[in-house]
Amino acid sequence: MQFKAPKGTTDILPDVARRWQYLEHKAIELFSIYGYEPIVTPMFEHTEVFLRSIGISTDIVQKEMYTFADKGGRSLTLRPEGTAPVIRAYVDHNMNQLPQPVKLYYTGPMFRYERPQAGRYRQFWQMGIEAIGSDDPAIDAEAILLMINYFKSVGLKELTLYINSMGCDEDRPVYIRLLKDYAEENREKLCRDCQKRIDLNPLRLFDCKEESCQLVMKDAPKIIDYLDKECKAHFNKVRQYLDTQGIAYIIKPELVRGLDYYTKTTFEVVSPFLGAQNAIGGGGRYNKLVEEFGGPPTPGIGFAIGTERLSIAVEREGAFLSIDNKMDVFVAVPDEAARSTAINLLSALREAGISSDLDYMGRSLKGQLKYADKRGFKYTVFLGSRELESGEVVVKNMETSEQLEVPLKELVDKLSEILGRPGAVARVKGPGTGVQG
RNA sequence: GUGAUCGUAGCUCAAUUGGUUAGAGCGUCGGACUGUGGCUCCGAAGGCUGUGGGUUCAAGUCCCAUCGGUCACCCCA
Repeated sequence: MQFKAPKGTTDILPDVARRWQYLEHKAIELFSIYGYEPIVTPMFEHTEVFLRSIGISTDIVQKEMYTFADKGGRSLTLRPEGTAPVIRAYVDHNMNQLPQPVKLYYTGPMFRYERPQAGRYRQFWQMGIEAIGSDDPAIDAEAILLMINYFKSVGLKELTLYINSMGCDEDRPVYIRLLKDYAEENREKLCRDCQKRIDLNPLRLFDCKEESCQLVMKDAPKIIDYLDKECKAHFNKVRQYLDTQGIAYIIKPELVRGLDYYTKTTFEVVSPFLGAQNAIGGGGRYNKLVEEFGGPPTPGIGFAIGTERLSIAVEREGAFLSIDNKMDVFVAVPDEAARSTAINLLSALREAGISSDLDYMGRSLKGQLKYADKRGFKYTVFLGSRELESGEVVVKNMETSEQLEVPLKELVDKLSEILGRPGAVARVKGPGTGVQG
């Protein structure tokens, strides 16, 4: 083995890739039902895009970005998250001219230079939505509801939803001052790290695991209590909508998302089936972000779901059991004479939407059967010189070993019937219908 | 960026106090009388023991470095 995938990256092999596809299909389906449309943005952006939006002092910008210079001397950065690029595109394409709100979803890889850990990779996948243009608390609730409903739809049951409000430009500075003052008064009771946090990022003081720090912070002022009238009303509305919808949540005043652009509502969903990195989805409102990119004052809200973390959580809850990946028909060819007929048959089967394959390894008939067994085909069709002569082929049910003879001419129709598939003609649809059989 | 722990065939693991051609199970491939799988039996392929130094008569086994995995911290999906 000469090469391995770079540190913190991994190959997604078929078994897992299949589950990811399933999760993505379900997400796209539900996002669409909620009115979201797909958008695909570049995997890298001008570094400035992330500096501006995520915030200079955040960990992401400070130590986690994959930044490089291209041959033209531009500073580019592999996207560490999905919101900033989408907002950049919103402004870039004057989407404020579209009917508001603009609701978009994306899926794809993100990149962060960190030490790998359970549930954390340098290249990781997210599925996210952004609703841009509305400050209605109902859309905050809708976003949260969508995330929760999605998790439920893929079989997750044990979830905890945390919500918080980060306030806005009006009330946050006032609160931060109060918090700093409080921390300053208790400086000597805090650990070394926390003493540094007082100036760097006082909101993080709440995260410390040190018992002494937690004791101090227990009585610290909480942002929730210092929201201004408007933010408070907004937050209460969100809660009210969630209550009405029967969504359980825990208000977590210390929930501070590590990106500077959040305002008002923030939220996060954690699963007990993961390790230390237990957040499978998180998001919040960002009412200043569009302006930051040079657009008109425009509110927005969104969330992102971590695909691999979700996949692990779903697997541990045993919800992947029903994915059927069996092939339909194996065409066994006893002798070379029938091979070209078999290849034609294969084409016909595939055109009819019947998944099928044959042997390309020069195996004996017995070997072909073994292969068909291991790959898990539902049926095996025998097509040799004997069948060529009689015009009847043998169809074997690989589970029950039952065999029946079917005229070669009727085989495709017969198999479609047995497999419960619509006929070849019925399944052919015009382009662009987006309908899957 | 910090810490802990690990690194032998595709996978899971063996290899007496350092001592001759590094083993097993599973998997892969082939075979067990001529056109049929799942069980059983037989056989084959597949490892410069992560890499590079060092100690020693001798290293998979000891030491150092490096790379990588795993887990945790920081922080996040």
